[in-house]
Amino acid sequence: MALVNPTRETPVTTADKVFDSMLHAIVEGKIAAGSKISEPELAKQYEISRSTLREALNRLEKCHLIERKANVGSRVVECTIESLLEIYVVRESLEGMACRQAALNMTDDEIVDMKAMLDQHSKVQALQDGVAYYQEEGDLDFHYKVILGSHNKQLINILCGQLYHLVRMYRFQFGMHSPRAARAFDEHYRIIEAISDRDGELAELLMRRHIAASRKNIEKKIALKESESKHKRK
Amino acid sequence: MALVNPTRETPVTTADKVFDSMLHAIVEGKIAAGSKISEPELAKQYEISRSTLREALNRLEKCHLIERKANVGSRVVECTIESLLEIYVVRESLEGMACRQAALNMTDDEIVDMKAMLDQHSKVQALQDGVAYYQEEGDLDFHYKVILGSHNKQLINILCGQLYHLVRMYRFQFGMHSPRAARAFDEHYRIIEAISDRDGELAELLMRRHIAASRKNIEKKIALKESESKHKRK
DNA sequence: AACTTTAAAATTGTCGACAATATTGTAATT
DNA sequence: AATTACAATATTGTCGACAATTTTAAAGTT
Repeated sequence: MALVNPTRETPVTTADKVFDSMLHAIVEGKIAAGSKISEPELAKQYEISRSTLREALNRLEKCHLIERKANVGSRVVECTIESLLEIYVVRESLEGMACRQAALNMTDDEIVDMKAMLDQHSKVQALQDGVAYYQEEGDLDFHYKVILGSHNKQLINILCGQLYHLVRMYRFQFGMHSPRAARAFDEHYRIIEAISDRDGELAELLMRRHIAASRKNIEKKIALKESESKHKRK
Repeated sequence: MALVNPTRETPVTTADKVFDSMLHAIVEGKIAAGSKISEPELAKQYEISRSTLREALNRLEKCHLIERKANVGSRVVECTIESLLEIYVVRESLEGMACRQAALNMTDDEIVDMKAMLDQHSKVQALQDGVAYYQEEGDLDFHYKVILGSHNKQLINILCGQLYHLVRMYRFQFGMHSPRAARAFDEHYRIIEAISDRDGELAELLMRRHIAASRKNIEKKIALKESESKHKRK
């Protein structure tokens, strides 16, 4: 049961609930990427006032899921390849550091917990090989646990509170079910080992490579798609 | 003439202006760190409605300068040593990567511009040695230029749009006029050299060391202050 | 005197209406 | 026919008022 956002508490205010709802809708593309957001329209749709909607929009903006221009309005961000690669650069940097900090700061209990999670992932993977969805969720679980393990509030906030919503959005929109499940699993294992050894330097290095590999995998896919579409055009 | 925020355009709406005003007030401690923010009071003070104030508060929250709890209200963030060190960890990671990207992506013009800036800093430093203020502003200028040089919107946004407001706040509140002006200047020079050589790996390494040195310098100061206060208590 | 319970006050969340700005569509001009 | 000027429309920004919640104060109980 993968958590969507391990940092946020349960929503109390109606703006909270609308935010949650819109977050899902945007991530899953039900509100299309790049589309304009009409405040009157959405307010009617959710049966709330514009004030409350705007409050929700402000939180979506904090996650970089929408962009706002003064006196013009809000748009859902576009999912461009350039932006995706930019996000991966940031992830490589920040999660690398988070992993180093996790090696220094994680409690023994947290490490035990993370190992248990990996064991379960291996079982799921053995049972339902090829079912990418679970692997994807498992991948997020793993990364969340490492980030939280850094015990660095700034890191946690930027990664879990902001960047990972975008990551999930891209996964949905581009339908990126990683074909490198087995390899990713192995990489996760080694990272946990480094953390368990309290080897911060190695942990950071491995995490950076792990994410860089993922990025290169995407770049390859993009290149493939591009050559395909060129073929068609002929 | 140091820019406070090189990413934001001129404020158009009144909420923009109030945001700018409060940003300065919080950074400079005129609105005390850790203090509660009363919406009715501040709205009266700025002669605006609560809606407009709340819009401004939302932007301050985006910069992590205030924190909000549902049905309770907003507080200015506290300036704790732990949090400061956390920020430095994030900076080390992100600015290191920004520097690597700058080495790859900066235009030749941008590099020329950055070298010119450094030359000017050296003159200012030679003329008014010991005047820390200019050095501090120059330091920010340098870091901003590198970050912008990464040409990575995500990096720029997180660093210039969020983290650097906090950095400036800490500098004000703790009165951290770095006594390592000369050394910092030399480090800046070498970083620019690496960028100029398009050596991303070295550029990242040097920037990380530069920030780590700054962090260690702070840690040393803290330790000093602590031992002093212990002395007093005796 | 310390601790609950309850009522009053204050604060935040939400609403609908109006003002300021941007967008769209139409008519006039070249 | 294309372009500009202007009016009409729609959208966002701002306001003040009310509802929901929390905080404070007071009264009562042990």
